[in-house]
Amino acid sequence: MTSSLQADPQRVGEVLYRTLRDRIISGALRPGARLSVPALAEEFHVSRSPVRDAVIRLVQENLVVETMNRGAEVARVSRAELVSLYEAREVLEGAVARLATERYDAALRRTLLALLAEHRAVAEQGDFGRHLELDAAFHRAIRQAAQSPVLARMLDSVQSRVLVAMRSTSLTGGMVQAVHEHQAIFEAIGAGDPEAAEEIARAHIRRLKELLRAAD
Amino acid sequence: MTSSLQADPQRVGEVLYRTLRDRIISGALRPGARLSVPALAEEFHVSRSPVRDAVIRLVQENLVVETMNRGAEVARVSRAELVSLYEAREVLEGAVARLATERYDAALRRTLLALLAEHRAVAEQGDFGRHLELDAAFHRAIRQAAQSPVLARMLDSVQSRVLVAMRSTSLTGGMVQAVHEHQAIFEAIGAGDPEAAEEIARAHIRRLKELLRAAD
DNA sequence: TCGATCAGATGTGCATGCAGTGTTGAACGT
DNA sequence: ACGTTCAACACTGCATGCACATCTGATCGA
Repeated sequence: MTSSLQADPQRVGEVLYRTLRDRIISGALRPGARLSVPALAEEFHVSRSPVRDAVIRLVQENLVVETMNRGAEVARVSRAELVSLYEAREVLEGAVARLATERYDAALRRTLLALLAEHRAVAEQGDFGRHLELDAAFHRAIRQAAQSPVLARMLDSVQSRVLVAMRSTSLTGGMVQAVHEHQAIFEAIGAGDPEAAEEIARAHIRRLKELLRAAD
Repeated sequence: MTSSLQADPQRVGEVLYRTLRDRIISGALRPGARLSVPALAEEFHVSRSPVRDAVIRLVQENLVVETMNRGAEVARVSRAELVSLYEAREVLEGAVARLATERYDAALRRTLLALLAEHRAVAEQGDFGRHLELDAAFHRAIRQAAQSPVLARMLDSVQSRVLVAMRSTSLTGGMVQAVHEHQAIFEAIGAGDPEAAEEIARAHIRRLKELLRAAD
């Protein structure tokens, strides 16, 4: 789920960054929640310096916004921005699907088949939480196979903000259809057709974007 | 040239961030150059805190890499990563061209026509420096017209690292061809054909990517 | 001559001090 | 009851202190 390169979990600031990031993505810190540096420093029993570092990184990542002399709060992702995020996601997922096709191998085939099998069962069963996980896992497998750190990082950034926004949006339906579309993406990748893989992946995200546009 | 949202030029850390970023992009700070926090603090007559803030932001932006207890240095952008950046840029420029088509208006038309006219003259004249500026201005105009902060920010991030990498790459040719391709993009946008605009813009970047792949 | 050793210098990473600013709520007058 | 005033509080943003890690270059031994 995380990622964000630069390991070094030894540094306190790095650990705090990951922790706060997880709290935001998981919804423990909701949009609008204030991030008080002294309060967080006390909570984690560290000084304000590494906390400040972590907050700065979150701001740079657009997960947090700060105002002059007023501190930081978890970013509110508007409906308009969510659509904008999906416009980016559409082309990025298309790109990684295309690249994954060019790098397709047996390992990727096994991974995707396993994910699809479980996802199909889960979707028919109606387990929405697990559906979200498997959906994310499917796309993550493809973007890892694409072996493009640049695209992967961008998708990570998009996805993190999407998750924040999704928490204040319903959009429950379409589990079975999602599996069907994933299956189509897999088949295009397996068939070695990059153009088809890209277009089908894009259409998949485009459909979700239109659902968001329609939803209220 | 800059951008990167979050105005507030009042904060010292913000000013330093912009300054260092400009130095990296302009080539004043070359890849591998060490960023000593105490040294920079002395140079700018500020304390180490805002310098540290600026460096952290640059690291988060991948313009700078830091190693545990070893400090930060300007990132070296490899040839492989440059190609990867162009794979991202290809789909992102395609996306903004498509969006710009949907938001096309007289103002954009005037802007693009003016840029193309000057660019054509400059290309025939062989002024490479001005060519680079006009090339960037053309793409910037389109991505502003797209009105997608998400895509704009991603393209900014890509472009900044491309500029760093380009400094150690020749890739001089193709000014006239670039103008032709820009002209084609403009015509597709003006014709209100989003699909064509996207594909032509993508092909434009794809060609540059292939040039990079070929170059050595 | 050349490699190993080690002390001094430099710098990172976390802790902390502090002035200035924004916020809040209680006291006050109307 | 209700708006205004203002003082105490909380926090930001910059400055600075310091322990420890890393680097450098001079000294030493073989």
